[in-house]
Amino acid sequence: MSGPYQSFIRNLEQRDELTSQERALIESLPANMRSFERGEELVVENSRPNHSCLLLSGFAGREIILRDGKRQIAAVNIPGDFVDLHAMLLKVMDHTVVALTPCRAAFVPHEDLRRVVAESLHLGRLLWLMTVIDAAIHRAWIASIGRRHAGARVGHLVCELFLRLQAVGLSEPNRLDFPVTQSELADMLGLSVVHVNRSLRELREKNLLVWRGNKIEIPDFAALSGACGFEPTYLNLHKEPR
Amino acid sequence: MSGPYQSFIRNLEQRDELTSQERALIESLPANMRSFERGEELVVENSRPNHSCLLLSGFAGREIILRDGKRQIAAVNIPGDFVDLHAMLLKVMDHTVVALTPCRAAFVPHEDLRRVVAESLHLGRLLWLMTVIDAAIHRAWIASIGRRHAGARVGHLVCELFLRLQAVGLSEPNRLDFPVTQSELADMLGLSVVHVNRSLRELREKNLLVWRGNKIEIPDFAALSGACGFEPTYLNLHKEPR
DNA sequence: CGTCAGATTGATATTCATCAAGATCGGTGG
DNA sequence: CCACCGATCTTGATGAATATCAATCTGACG
Repeated sequence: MSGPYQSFIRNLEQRDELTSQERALIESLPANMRSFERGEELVVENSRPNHSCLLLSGFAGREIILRDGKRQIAAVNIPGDFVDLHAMLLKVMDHTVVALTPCRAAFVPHEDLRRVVAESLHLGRLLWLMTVIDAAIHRAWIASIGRRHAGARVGHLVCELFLRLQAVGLSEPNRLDFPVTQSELADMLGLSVVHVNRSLRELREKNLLVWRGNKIEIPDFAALSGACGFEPTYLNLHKEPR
Repeated sequence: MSGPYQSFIRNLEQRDELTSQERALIESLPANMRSFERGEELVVENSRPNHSCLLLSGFAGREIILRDGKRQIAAVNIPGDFVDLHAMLLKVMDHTVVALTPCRAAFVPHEDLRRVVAESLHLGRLLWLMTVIDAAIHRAWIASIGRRHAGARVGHLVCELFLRLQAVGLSEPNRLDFPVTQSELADMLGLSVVHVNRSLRELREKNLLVWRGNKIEIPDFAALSGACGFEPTYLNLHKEPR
C-alpha cells in the first residue's frame, strides 16, 4: 500500500480513473531507488539515460546553464513527477536535473515503461499526458517570465506549486513547504536575487504571502491568485476519460 | 506524392526511419482542410477540440493573453507541425492558436489519431515524440526569455527557426522567410516593440542578421549562433531508433 | 493621392541588475 | 557555553536594460 508508486498513482488519479489492473501494472514496474543530497544531479545534460526518474520525495529542478554561466531553472518537480520521462523518446538529455533539496527517487528502466505502453493503451496515454502537462506548465512559465512583473511572477509560481502539491497530498490548508533558496527562486523566475528578495517583501507587506524559512504561508489564496492573474486550467487538475 | 502529410512525414523522418507501411498508415488519416487569414484563430482557448490541427503552410503562434491584455506567444508553429496534438490528451485548450500569416491546415479527428496509436506502437511513440520536442523548445524559450539579453533572444529565435524550417525543406541557404511583424516578434520574446526594433538594428550593424520585410538573411550562421549561444541539441534533429 | 499599418527614432520613466555592505542564522569546533 | 564561520538574507546606492510615450517616416495599396 505504500510502494514507490503511490504518489505517482495519485498524480494520475487526479486526471483520470485507473482500474485496479492498471494500478497493478504500474506497481509491477521495477524501481531502482536512490537518494540525493541537495545540489546533486539526478540526470545529467547530454547523457543518454535508459531509465526514467520518478521523484518520491523532495524537490528537483530542470536547469539550463548558458554559456556565460547564467542559470535558468525551466521546471520544478515535486514528488509524484517523472523528471525525465521525455528522455525515453528524446534519447539525449537537453538539460540537467538537480536536487533542490534532499531527494529520493525511483529509476524505472525504459524497456519496462515501454512494456506498460504496449500492454495498456490507456496507461500509455496517461504517461503521454503527464509529459504534455509538463509542456503546458512550461507555457505558463513562458507567459509569466515574458510578461509578468516580478511580484506577480513569484505569486504565480507559488499558486502553481500550492495546487500541484495539494494534488499529491503534500500541502496544508494555507501553507506549503518549499525549502529553496532565494537565489534558486531567482533562477526559476528569470530575476536577480536582490529583486526576488524585494518582491517577497512587497508580497509580505500586502499580506499576499509570507515566505519564512522553508515555509510559505498564503493567508488568502483567492487574493493571491487574483493579484497575480493565476488561472489553474493549464494544470489539468480534473478527472476525465483520456 | 503530395498529400497533406508530406511535410509532417518529412518532419518525422528527421528523427527516425519510417517503414512504407507506417507512411501509408499516416497517409490514410482523414484530413479536413481549412484556410485561415492572418489573425484568425485556428484553435480557441478553453475549447474542447475533437480534431488536432496539422499546419500545412504559413506560420501560427500559440498565444497566451494575460488578464491585463498583455500577450505572450509561447510557441511558433511551422508547416509540418501539429499545433495542438496535446489537446488529444489535455482535452481543454489552455491557449489559443492564431495564424501569424495566411495558413492552410489539416484537421485530423482524434479518434483516427488514436487508431494510429493503437495500430502502431512505433508511430504512437513518434507522435508522443513530437509533443515532447515541443516541450524541449518551450524550455529553450524559458531559458532565452529568462536569462538572455534582447539581442541574443532575437538571434536565438532566428537560429531555431532556420534549422526547423530547413528540416522540412523550407529554407534557402542563408535566408529564411518569416513574415511576422515586429510587434508579434516582441510578443514571442517578451520584449517591447521598440526594443525589438533596436535589437534588430544592432544585429544588422554587427552583420549578424538582416531582417528586411518578410525575409531574414543570415550572412554567417556560425557567427550568429556563436554570438547568441545557440545549441541545437534540443531540436532533436537527428535520426535514431525511438 | 490619401490612408493605414508598420517601422523607426528620440526623450523619458520604470523595472530590474549589479555592487557593496551589513545582518541573521544554523552549525561547528574549541 | 561561546566564538566563529559560511551561507543566506536584507538593505542601500548606483547603473544598465528595457518599457512607455510621442512623433515622424516608409511603403503598400486602394
